[in-house]
Amino acid sequence: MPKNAIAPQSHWEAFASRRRDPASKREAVLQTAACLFLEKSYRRTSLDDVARRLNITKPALYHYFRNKEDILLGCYRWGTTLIEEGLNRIAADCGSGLAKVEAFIYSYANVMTVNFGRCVMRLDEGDLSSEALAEVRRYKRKIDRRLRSFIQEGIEDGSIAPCDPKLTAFAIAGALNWICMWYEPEGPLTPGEIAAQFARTLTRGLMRPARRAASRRVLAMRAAGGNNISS
Amino acid sequence: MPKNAIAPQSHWEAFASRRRDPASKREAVLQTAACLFLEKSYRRTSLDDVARRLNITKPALYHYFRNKEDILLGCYRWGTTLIEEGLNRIAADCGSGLAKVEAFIYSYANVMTVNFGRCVMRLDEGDLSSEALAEVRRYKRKIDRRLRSFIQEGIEDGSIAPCDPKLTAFAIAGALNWICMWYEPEGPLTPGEIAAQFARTLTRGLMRPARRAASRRVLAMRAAGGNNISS
Amino acid sequence: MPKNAIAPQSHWEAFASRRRDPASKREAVLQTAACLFLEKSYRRTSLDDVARRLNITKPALYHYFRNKEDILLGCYRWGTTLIEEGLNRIAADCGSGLAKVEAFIYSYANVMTVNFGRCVMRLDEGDLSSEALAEVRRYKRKIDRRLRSFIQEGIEDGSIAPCDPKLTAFAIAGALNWICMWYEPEGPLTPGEIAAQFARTLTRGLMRPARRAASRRVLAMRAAGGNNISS
Amino acid sequence: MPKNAIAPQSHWEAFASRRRDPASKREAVLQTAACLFLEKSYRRTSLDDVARRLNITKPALYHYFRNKEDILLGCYRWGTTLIEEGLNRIAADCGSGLAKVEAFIYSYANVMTVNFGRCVMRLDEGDLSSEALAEVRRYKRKIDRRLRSFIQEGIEDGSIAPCDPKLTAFAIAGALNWICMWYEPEGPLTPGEIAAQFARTLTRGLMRPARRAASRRVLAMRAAGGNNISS
DNA sequence: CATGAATGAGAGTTCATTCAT
DNA sequence: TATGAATGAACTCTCATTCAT
Repeated sequence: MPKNAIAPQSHWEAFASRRRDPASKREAVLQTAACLFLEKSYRRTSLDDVARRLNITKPALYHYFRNKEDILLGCYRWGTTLIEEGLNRIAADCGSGLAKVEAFIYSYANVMTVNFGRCVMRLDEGDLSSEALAEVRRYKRKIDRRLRSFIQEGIEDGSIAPCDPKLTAFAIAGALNWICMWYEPEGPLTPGEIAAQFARTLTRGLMRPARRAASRRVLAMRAAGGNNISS
Repeated sequence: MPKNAIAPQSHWEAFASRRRDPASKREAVLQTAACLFLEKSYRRTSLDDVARRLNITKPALYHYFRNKEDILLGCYRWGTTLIEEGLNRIAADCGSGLAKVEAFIYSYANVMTVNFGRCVMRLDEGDLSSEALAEVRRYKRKIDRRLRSFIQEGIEDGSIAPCDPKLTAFAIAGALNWICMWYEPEGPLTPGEIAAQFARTLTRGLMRPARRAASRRVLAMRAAGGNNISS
Repeated sequence: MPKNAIAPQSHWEAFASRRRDPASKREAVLQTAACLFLEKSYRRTSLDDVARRLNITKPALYHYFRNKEDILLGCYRWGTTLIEEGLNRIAADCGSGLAKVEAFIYSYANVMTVNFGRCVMRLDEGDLSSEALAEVRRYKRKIDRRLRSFIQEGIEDGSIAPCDPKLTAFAIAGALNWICMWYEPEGPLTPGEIAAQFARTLTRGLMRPARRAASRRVLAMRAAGGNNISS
Repeated sequence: MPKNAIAPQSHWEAFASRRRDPASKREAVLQTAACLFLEKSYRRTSLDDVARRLNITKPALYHYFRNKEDILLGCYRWGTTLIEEGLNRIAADCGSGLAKVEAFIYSYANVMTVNFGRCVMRLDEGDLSSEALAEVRRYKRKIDRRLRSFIQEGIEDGSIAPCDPKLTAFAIAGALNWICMWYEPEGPLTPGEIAAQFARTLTRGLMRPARRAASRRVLAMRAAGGNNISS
């Protein structure tokens, strides 16, 4: 998994030499495209923009991607992979339902500060072809179902106060997804701070009064261990 | 997080007769445009699309709006006005900080289910010219500041547990803004239900343990009074 | 049915005024396009070429046709209509099988000297979409079946010597179709001469020895009557 | 007049081993290109298509041919050579004018079922540069003149009924050339059958009444001898 | 020799905007 | 007032051809 180039750093070095790992060139294209898509939106980003920033010509892009949408889809896939990796770690981390929700929030919030992660939730799905759209929707639904199941689990094991899992999941996911709208790499808040604060704030509303103390431990653990999502 | 069908209501009746006040025609254009912008995004919506749905010709639109962006800006302004009306009601409704936050959530959630309200948070700001963008940003910042001030007020009057007002506001606003992404007019959840549930869920995380009972009263009050925002 | 502009005469007068019969503009586009398609082939003819010759700009073409292929299809349809009109006249002209074949040759040869008719047999079918291709193929098969049925009829009524209708039809159709490859409007041979000669030459090989005299009458009749196919 | 499937034989074996005479590689390229040109037309066939089918890379083609047109010209030349070989055999075969015409038809029809032969008459001359075009035209005119001279000879020696040699040649050549449009290698008709039938049908219209019997002998001779043109 | 990479030129198409009626 | 027609600019994508290794 790649570095998360959040700032519009240039990736054109990957194209400096002809003989160079094609995979790294593909990645350079995706990183650059993700930046531009977030800056100006997919539609306003022309392939010339992408090529110019990489110091190559437009048709060269067609060596690595079938068409513009293929680049977009590449960004989506990279982002959903990041999210999924987080989810898999959490599934293994067998704690209470509340602990899982908290871990989910922490992990997901982190991804929402990585360019590829931001693409998943911020770019307009309408720019995807129907097949690609189906694929992306499948991913998103999966994530949603996981969160709901964590909440359900928490209600059942008593770590979470009774509530409507669907709407609660919407609220949590909304708060998290919106991070990709306001987060700025150069801003004062680090991804870690955001993740930690969101984990605390959003879980507070879920706990049963008696269990509040328990969550503190989870947070402490998280802050100590290097649960860094941006591999 | 599914695609949301915008109410396919037709506004072309406003153009059926020649003698009709221009204001209602302007509104008809905006309503139709808002629908289309939400369905297909601003960029993918051509003026031909708008004109066709209104049963008029494209240049006719230029009688009511200077250009395409002017239509977009009209949608934004209508939406921000809706939000602001809610805010003004709340400012007058002098309760505790927590009560104001709760009222804010209720009001705002409702607006996020109205097309014009959804436009404000869902459409891509990048499609606005720099001046229009500045105007919209001013509005959004104002809303954000209000929410933060309500939270601050709650912390000071003791109705809200100590927290970082900025990040807390981000979390609440995010959960609310995201409504406009998943809400479907034809779906099972009514705006009122969503608003009430979100008000309850999101405020639970804010309260000081001892004060929980207080919030119940606010919700009851709200359910009784017809604080209906939808234009 | 239009004049058959064989020479590359200019049709731009149709676009001289904005307010002008759209149908005539459509026709002007088709006439011009047919000329260019025959001159340079469909692929080498750019829409700019067509527009330039009509003294309009490229996007203006999109007012009258959905896309480039639509223009091509328009040419095909016009041509097949010309052919079909001839066929219908012959069906009504109830003579012997041989007489029908002869009339077919005469009529068809004439069409092969008209631009739209030439398009049908000379342009590359591979440039059509699969649907359009199916439509054109349907037409061509129909023509082929008609010719074979005329031959069969002639064999049965004794006016044509026994032969394989399929291969004979191929030979006749081939000789006729090839006209569109070598015919030049400015050349020494007039469409009428070509048609008459081909009718005579190609039917000679079909007749039963005893019946030769009969065909002379048909030819005489044809030469006298104004069975002119070009509009 | 259906689409005709070109024998999908693969010629890439010629490139399987490095040690292979360049001539056979050149031929492999031409065979493959001819197939593709007939399938999809010259313009729609990219050099990538050719290279892919030969299991080599695109620039490798430039070792054997100067450019794309050079490949096209190679196909034309191969085809015209095939035709010419037939003509030379006939010139030596000193029979009556009618016999020569018949032999011409038989030989030419056969060539029209071979890919290279089909290329000559089916591909778009407009894709040739002016020099190459001149060369190809020279060949074609030569063929046409030969046919006309055979007819003239026949008229003079009394084996052919008086007619206009030019138009008669056009009719015969057209019927033959069109074979390359409808012939299918996998179809029910073999090249030999087609050639024989066309020779019979087309000469019937030329003969003087008294001489019909003579032609039978020519055909019988042809059927016996292996005058097979297909390389 | 052979190849992956890169390019320049050009095509079709869309669309906001403006003219002319 | 309102409209059909027209345009210019922009964008995606293709492909023959040539480098550089």
